[in-house]
Amino acid sequence: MTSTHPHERDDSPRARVLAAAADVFAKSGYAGARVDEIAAVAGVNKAMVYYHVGDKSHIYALVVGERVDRMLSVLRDAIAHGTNAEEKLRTAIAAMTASASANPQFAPMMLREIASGGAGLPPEILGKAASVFELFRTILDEGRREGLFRPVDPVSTHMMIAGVVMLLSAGAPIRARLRAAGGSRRTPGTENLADNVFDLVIHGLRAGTDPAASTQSAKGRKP
Amino acid sequence: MTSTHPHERDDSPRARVLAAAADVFAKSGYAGARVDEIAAVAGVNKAMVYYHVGDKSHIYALVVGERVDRMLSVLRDAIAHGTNAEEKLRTAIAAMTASASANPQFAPMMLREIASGGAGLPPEILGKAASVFELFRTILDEGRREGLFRPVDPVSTHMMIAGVVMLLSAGAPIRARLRAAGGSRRTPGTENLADNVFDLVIHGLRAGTDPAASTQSAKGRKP
DNA sequence: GTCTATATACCGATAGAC
DNA sequence: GTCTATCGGTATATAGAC
Repeated sequence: MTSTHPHERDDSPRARVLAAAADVFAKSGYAGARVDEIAAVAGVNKAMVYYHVGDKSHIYALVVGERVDRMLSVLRDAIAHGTNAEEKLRTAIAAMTASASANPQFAPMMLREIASGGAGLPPEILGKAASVFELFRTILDEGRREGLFRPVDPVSTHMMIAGVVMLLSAGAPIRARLRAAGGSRRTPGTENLADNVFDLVIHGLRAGTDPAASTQSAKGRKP
Repeated sequence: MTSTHPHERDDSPRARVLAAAADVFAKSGYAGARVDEIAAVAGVNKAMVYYHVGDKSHIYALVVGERVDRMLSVLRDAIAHGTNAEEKLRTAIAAMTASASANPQFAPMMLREIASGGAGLPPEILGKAASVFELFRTILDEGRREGLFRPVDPVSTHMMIAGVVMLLSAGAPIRARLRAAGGSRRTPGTENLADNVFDLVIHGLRAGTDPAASTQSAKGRKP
């Protein structure tokens, strides 16, 4: 809140602490995170952590809230640029994947929060998570009205999309370990990740079981 | 290892500690779990925890390993009863859903492990997680050979299935909190959960058998 | 604003009586 | 096998000098 100019990169102690805290919380969770480590990663004295930001739980609420806000605005933005439900879903999945990739702390933190049942999370942040679900439900309803989508369970659908995005993002290191241990099978080709996910999801949603593919797969697969 | 008869219900101190530990680790994670709480939930003295089972990390490895084994055997069992790939996938998803529902500790523990990158997890257990992935890849390959499934990215597909199963299981309490806070929207109908998931997944996988559909539905752009 | 030193509390693990 | 009491280590948070 004490920023001089919004357009210049913020490397104030406060910002450095928050950035470091996001890394440490993502890696170790709230209970596993050490304030000493946050201070060390931020390159500031531990007392400065308390002076510039606050105690551990306060830092955590700030960091988590910021990431949820970021994902929410990215999602709203993506949905605004879409002519129909399918297009909105495509841009939404692409935006989620890009945002999760650009903010590797998001998925681990969310997965841990889900595992904890959201205990110790401010109700305000819970509400934002709920509005993410509402966004998806709106797209599904719209696609159904447009005749593009089959009627599906919105909860399962949302969990499927959120699940694959977060597991692909957060699961990258564990897959790397498995590849290293298992003798390096092959590269899972996570480059066009959003396309793969959208391809699966849209085929699951489309009304009337489409023959030809959606965006990229199914090259000339014709009898 | 000191069981008298395998068919009688085990309520030995050791078994009670392991059951309690699963609950506490699922709720709070490894770092957040307290040995005192495990002892209290198990109804035994804290010293008995160490005497009958071992220290915290040993308990954790036992509990996690047991749940992974359970899921793996349930999956193998389900796949054995299936005539083709689609049938195997259907029974596999049903078995995963049922197992996750019967063992509510599984999903939270796995989500946390993924968030941690599997750090502090015995390589043996990592290998079992890898063989779960291999099971799914085998089904997908088989379905492709049978002409039932489209060619899809096995990693994304597996993450999608595992994601929706675990998020629906672990996310139950957080959804309940959101319902309570949001004025109780509606019941998400999680009764026939496995059917909903399989319905979405199989529509995403099925090879295009029906050439009649709304053609221009996909991307609004054209060369 | 920044650092050192420390208060305070908690937690994992064990010693030792019974 | 079971319990009490406690040791040793570590974590959060702050007081106080500069």
